[in-house]
Amino acid sequence: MAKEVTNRAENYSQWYNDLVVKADLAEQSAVRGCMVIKPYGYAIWEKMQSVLDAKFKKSGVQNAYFPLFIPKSFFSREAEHVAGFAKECAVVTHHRLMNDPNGKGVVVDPEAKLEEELIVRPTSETIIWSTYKNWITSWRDLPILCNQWCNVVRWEMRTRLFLRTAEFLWQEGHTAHATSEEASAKAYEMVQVYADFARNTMALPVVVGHKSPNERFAGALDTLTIEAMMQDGKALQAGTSHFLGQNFAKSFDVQYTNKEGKQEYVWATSWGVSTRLMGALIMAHGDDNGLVLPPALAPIQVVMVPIFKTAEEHEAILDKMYEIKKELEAAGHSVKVDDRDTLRPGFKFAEWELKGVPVRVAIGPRDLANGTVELARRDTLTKQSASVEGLADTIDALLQDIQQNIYAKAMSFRDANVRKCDSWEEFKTEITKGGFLLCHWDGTAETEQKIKDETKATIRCIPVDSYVCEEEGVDIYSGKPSKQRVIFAISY
RNA sequence: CGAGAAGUAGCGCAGUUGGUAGCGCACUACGUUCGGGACGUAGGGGUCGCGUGUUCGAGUCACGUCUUCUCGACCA
Repeated sequence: MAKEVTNRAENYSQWYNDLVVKADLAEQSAVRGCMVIKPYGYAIWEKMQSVLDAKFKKSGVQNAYFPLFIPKSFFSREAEHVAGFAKECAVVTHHRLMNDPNGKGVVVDPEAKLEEELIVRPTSETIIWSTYKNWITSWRDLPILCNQWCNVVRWEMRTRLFLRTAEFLWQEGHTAHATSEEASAKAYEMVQVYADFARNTMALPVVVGHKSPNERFAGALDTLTIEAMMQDGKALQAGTSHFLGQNFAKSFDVQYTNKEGKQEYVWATSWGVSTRLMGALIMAHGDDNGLVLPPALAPIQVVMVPIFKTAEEHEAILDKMYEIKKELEAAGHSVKVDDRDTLRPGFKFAEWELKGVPVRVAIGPRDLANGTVELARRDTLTKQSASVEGLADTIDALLQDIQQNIYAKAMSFRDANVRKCDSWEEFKTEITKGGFLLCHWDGTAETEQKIKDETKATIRCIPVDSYVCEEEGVDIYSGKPSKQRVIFAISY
């Protein structure tokens, strides 16, 4: 991969400035650390939502919606949870403004102070569990499988467009179960849903694994993650699924009567992915010419650019294009005919490449005469001539091929940047080169913390489905015995 | 909040020892072009982040202040 791309991925503002991200996908809002998602970018998010929603429904999950504001008292019930989020919350203290008695503008009305402050949700466990309490009395009420699509606010000290914005969009699933086994299985099932989505829809190779205790979600007994590798070799946590045990049930006193008539606390999971996935998409697949979108998520899968000199030619070519468009749309593809007569073809080519449109169809007078089109693919930037005859099938196959090729490309990049490391000295230099390092770890938080302090590297996960390496060894830092290798990396 | 850097046209930038506010892209009009980001001609667009000071005179100097970016601490 070109060095420039690496630098762009590393220095996000470069992407933001040079590429479609700033020009067309999003622009920074006046609010610190928030983002505006423009229509083209939002269309990608909507596509993600619809694919994920279908998968959730298959898992029996239904959508619901819970309030934005959480009373402070709710939030403080789960001790670990509050410790994890307290430092990054937006707090509502008043409910009214008034004209400034001393002059211009408005001020907060001191009379309108709230009895109890409201927290703008950084995540909804607390308000959802206080609600679930009223929904659950018997084993017959379980499981409860809800998901909500919403925004959350985390007052991060430092923000990064798409990857860590103060406000972001996400989905959060919250489930309640009768048994530990069932909840644990659900957490695993949902991380697999995410992995499947990342791999097959986003064309993003991810490693599924367990987080180390240090990296776990606040209040969880186990956190499962999908970890991706960006083009600069840094790791990105793309989604998580938590087994929460009975922590929240106990904090919010959610008990049910089991078949034997005994009271028991329910078992919980929560899981989420956010608009960070759009950052992953950009940083995993983009190149010097802009975005590269997998066909499964591209708002426009095929763009058609006419090449013409005269108005007559333009009209004739456009007629042909609309005809082809109809055919392609019938085959289920989203198609855009770029009929602007004020721009030259070369300009349009560059513009659609910037936006990551997977397939471009160009038709000029010569093609019109020959019954051919020029097909260009975004992932490889190659062009080929194709017959108008059977074009829908050709493009269908091409889109599938592009989807697979983007995935294969990202996969081979990742494989090329995963390596084993067995010496601490080597580790310290290797980790700065990026990529995943498979190393032995003694399983203690102390060692993990020391490695983080010295190198900034964290345990991304203890892998369960790729790079699994269960073998005897010694911890790379402490020298204590270890039974398996874990993935270390510098992360976003 | 600590350490650096930067704020000048929509975007990217130049502006020398203080002396009439500039360039490229974009924008508007007309013409020639059109198979990989066209060219010519003519235009429009500015409280130089904000404030105070020094000076005959400040984009430029001093002090203050705000904002943004990068790097830490925090985190999806």
